[in-house]
Amino acid sequence: MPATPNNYIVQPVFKALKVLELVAEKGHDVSLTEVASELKLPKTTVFRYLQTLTAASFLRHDAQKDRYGVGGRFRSLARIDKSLHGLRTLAMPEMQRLLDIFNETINLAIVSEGHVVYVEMLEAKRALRMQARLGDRHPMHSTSLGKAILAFLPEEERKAILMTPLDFKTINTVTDRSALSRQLADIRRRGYAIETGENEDGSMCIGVPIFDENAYPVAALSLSAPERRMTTEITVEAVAMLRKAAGAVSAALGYAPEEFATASMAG
Amino acid sequence: MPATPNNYIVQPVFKALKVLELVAEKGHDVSLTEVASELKLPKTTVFRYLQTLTAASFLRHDAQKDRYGVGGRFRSLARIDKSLHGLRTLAMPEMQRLLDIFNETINLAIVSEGHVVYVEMLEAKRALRMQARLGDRHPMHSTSLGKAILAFLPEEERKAILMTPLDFKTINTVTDRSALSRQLADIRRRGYAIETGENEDGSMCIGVPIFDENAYPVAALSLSAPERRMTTEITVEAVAMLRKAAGAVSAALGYAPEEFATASMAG
DNA sequence: ACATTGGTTTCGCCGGACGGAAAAATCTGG
DNA sequence: CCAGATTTTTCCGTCCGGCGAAACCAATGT
Repeated sequence: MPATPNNYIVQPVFKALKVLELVAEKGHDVSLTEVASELKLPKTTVFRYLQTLTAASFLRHDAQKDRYGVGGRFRSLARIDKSLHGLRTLAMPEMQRLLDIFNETINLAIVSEGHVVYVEMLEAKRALRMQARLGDRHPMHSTSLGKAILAFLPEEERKAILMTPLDFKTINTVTDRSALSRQLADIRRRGYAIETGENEDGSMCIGVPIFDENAYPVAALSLSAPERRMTTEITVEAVAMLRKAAGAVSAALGYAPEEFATASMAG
Repeated sequence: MPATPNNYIVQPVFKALKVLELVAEKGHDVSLTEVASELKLPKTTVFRYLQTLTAASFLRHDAQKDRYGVGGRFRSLARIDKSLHGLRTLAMPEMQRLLDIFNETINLAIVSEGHVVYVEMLEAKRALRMQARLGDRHPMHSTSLGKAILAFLPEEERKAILMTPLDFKTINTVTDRSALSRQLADIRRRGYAIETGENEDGSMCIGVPIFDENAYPVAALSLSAPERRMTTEITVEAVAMLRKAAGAVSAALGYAPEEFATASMAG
């Protein structure tokens, strides 16, 4: 039956996914027998799958009516994926353009649990071993990416992150809270973050935030290059271009800078 | 080990879900070894899960770089769930209100593969065995729900559905294409659909469409009751209330009736 | 009270999932 | 362009845990 005669299919997994599909596709909560009969699988089996899927919160069990519906974990994963997917899709062309102009490494990162994680990265041909790899988690206070985001986080969250220990990455890393706070105020005013050798010696980084429709800094773009290549002139140019790119992405995400008192659609 | 000592967990499924979670949570595509080491599972096992998840299109395998990312099926399920979840959440209070007023069965349905499927249903206490059950699929041409949607579908899609055979449900079912077309034109003009005994003898139904932000009729609300209880007076009242309710849901979905030439955010 | 439907539990069997190891493919850097 | 390292894929014997029939239980309606 499988079009691709793949020998590495694990049946329990495959069948359980069918169950998940069915539940998600039906609009309403479904019962054990409903699933079993529709999928032509023994009740016992389906029962176990439903239990397992529920245990993993991919499904939710309505004890009241003894029905199963889509669960929180599934929704949360979907949400994560959607925002990331959208972000990447929007940012990629801008990043490509930046790469074309400067021929330096361009990074895209998001926040996750108080760290920045690199989500996309376009490397310059001539790149001399840039610091980060895709998926890496770096501290927020030692990267321009992180600082760009940190500066625009709501008071609450920023404070919370500043509470955590500020470790050294290099001798230049700013670990003094008040110094960092002052830097962040600067960044907020200017709209971009610059970091030189704080995360890695000899490397310099310019970071700018990307905002979503709630003016929340969901991500950041950065250009990173060896210090020696970054003349003042190039730096100024890069800042301008980065801000333009990030602005475009933000706009596409629905960010409206001058917005206030959002008359929302919430009942 | 499991906090909930559930004996009905099937390990392969559970572990495979962990794999899926991991892939979805990481922003970028991941490699086999990455997953294996992170989850502390043998590579062979993870390999099989990845294969299985990919076969079900929950993941996508980038043959180029030999990495795995979130797949189309997952995204499509997420999309379905999200719209349904949102729709239901918005519609439920309105439906409840309608039930309180009329004490007749209130239905919410969406389109799926040329049929209407009942997504939510509030039954009157005094209900005398209403026709449909949650999750049922009914033909579009024999229900007010279906007709309300059909009337506002884009030309293309409407034609397509009218092409399919129009079966009888009762002696009153309209199966003549041109007659149906005329009815639909009426519905379009008036903004609601009425059906009497076309889907089930002795039962009458009023249906109104719900639109999303693209002015697409994604769903419909209906009130259905025994014919004899629906006096002209009550009918008029019901139409008004239904339209109001559907209007509120549509608005919450972002439907802006007078919109044209949407100056979008697309770059 | 009985019948019917839907959910949970038991239990023994045996298939297929498992994972170590080896083979193949792919990626390094010299 | 070739050797070494790393990652992916294949193979295979073991055995465990998934399977499903059937029994059991709970709820509902006749």
